[in-house]
Amino acid sequence: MSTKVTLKDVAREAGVSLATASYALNGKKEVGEGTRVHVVEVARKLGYQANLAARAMKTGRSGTIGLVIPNITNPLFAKLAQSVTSAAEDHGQAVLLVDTEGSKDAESDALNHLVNHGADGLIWFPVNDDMSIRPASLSVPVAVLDRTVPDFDLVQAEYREGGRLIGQHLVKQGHRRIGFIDGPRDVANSRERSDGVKDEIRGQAEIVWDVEHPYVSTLTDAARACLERRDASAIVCGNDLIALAAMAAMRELELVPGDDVALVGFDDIDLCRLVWPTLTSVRLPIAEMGATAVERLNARLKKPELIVQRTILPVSLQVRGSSAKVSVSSQ
Amino acid sequence: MSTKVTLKDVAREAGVSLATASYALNGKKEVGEGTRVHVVEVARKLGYQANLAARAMKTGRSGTIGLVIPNITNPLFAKLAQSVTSAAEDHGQAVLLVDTEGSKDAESDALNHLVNHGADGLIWFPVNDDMSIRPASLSVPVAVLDRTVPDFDLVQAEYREGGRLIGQHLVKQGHRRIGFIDGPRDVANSRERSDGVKDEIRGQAEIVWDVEHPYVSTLTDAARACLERRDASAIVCGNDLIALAAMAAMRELELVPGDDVALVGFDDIDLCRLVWPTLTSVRLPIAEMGATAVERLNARLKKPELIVQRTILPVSLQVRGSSAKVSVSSQ
DNA sequence: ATAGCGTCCTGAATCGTTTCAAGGAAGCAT
DNA sequence: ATGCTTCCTTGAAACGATTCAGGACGCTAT
Repeated sequence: MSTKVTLKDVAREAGVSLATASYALNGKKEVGEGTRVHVVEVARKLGYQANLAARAMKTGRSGTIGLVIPNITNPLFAKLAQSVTSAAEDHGQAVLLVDTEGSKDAESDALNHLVNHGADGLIWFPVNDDMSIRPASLSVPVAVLDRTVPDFDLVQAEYREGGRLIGQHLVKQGHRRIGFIDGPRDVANSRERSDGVKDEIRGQAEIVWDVEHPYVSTLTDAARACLERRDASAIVCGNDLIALAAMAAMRELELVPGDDVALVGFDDIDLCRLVWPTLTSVRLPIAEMGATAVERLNARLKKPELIVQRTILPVSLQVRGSSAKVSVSSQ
Repeated sequence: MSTKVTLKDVAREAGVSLATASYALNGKKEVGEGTRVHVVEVARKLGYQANLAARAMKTGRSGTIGLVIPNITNPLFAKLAQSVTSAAEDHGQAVLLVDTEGSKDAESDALNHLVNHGADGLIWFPVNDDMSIRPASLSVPVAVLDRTVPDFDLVQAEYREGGRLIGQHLVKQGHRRIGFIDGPRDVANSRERSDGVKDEIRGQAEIVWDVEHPYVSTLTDAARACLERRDASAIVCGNDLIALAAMAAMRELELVPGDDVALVGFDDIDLCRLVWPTLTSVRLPIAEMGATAVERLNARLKKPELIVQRTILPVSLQVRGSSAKVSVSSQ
């Protein structure tokens, strides 16, 4: 394989024309069964590998899709990337990964860059709701995860419902004073999570404080200050990473999560089962979301005129140690 | 941008030939300064984007590198992926990600597939030491992380030294009975980690048990059984994921990690600072490893005849709560 | 025999770049 | 004026595939 063998070599060796060789290898048109197997055999013997670049140029398809996510370091996105790459592989596609590291500029660059780099389609988990970059000009299909963008297929989860499940659970456990460490307010799904909880507890429990927090695992001072008030019997966090950070901070304050204060997260990353106490969370069907996005994209690649679809997948509450004890601080 | 503008359009619009347009945009050759700015201006106005597929076909370079890792879900690899994508971006390259999910077959497929897909080079973190797949036939440069593969550039960390640091630390803390939950023995760096510790404690502490464990975060029964013996004052784990799993298991056995038994991990993933007690670990310069691999690859891309290099990066011990108390069970 | 029809194959154009070899227009010294 | 550089520009040939529009051939039906 030191010197690359081209289709021309195969054709010559097989004693057929370039066209026939191409047809034979792609199983197109009616090429005689005999010649077909012969060409295929020769190709195999010569170790022929089609040059994807040439094919891409002619067909306009590169067999590559782009995946744009805010932060591969977040286990949720890591799992998403895993499911996307694995689903793409089933379609014979490769995945171009871009981690925008939370930057909106990087995101808009990435989208364009990927298209330019030949991606046939994009799977995009936007950083936030700021859609001023409006990639309307993108000439390829895009499946958006999580946030509604006009004209693009959407795959998301029932965030609000997840919030409701949390609210229900906490009320049932007897909690009456609840603190919120919400995710970023400029992210729709983050608002929905929080609103879901608040909807559900309305009139049954009090919101003792409510602070905004980025989706990272080092607690901000504002959030830490809230913890120090020690006036909530349960704390609802915007996602698991925040919950984990809160747990760590509570330990420093000599509060025992799960005993002194209940704590719930969101996303249900694997870590929830590894920490102590184990963390109650809302399971997001993240693997299905990734797989669905790939399917959607490929469906549209095949039939571009398909109408835009929104797929909303179900969530479920995973009750664990961090919120299992009935609160005694109330009633 | 609905209809794509090609170089020909730019040339026509600018009133120059195709060749001149190409030279002007690529800053090659001496093309008149006046024409250059004019062409560039026209290109910008028309929104011209070079067609990468065509360029790739002509130049044999796609501006894409492949990254092959065993499991993107492991925070260590997530961070690696992040540093690789970010370094690649600095070189104007995009990254094709393949997660082999621990499968050796998937790995060998991936390597070939990526080359075939036009990757200019590969960054490869092998699943284990089984090099029977010997991708010698790969026609592109490869930078291997972590494991020695003949003919390929290597980037790794001082695993053995990391092990020694752990051994030193534990002995100094007064531990005399140490248990080992090693990583897979078919992985060289895993053996080195463990051997480093054992070298260091020889004659100063006893190895009370030693069990092999995969790099995952659910503890095997064999490892759990060792924990139940309760005869070690310190436990050395093959990586942080294993250590976290051990922590969880200890909780179930009502052992308090850090108090009853010291615990140390390896890799120093961010989680080490989030759990309670915080986990002592050996910091791997994973981001540097990723960046170095990208540099190495690009250096070789530029000068293919470069001799094969091995870069070994330093590690450091991060002492935290899980091993901070002096052991009382000894002396 | 001839026309008509399949079946199987092929020549040649094409995709959008890069790059070589050569052309033309100055400028300068003779 | 002529010849010689130098500088800039250009036509055209690749790169390696796909695919259209026939061509050759062997049949059957008339």
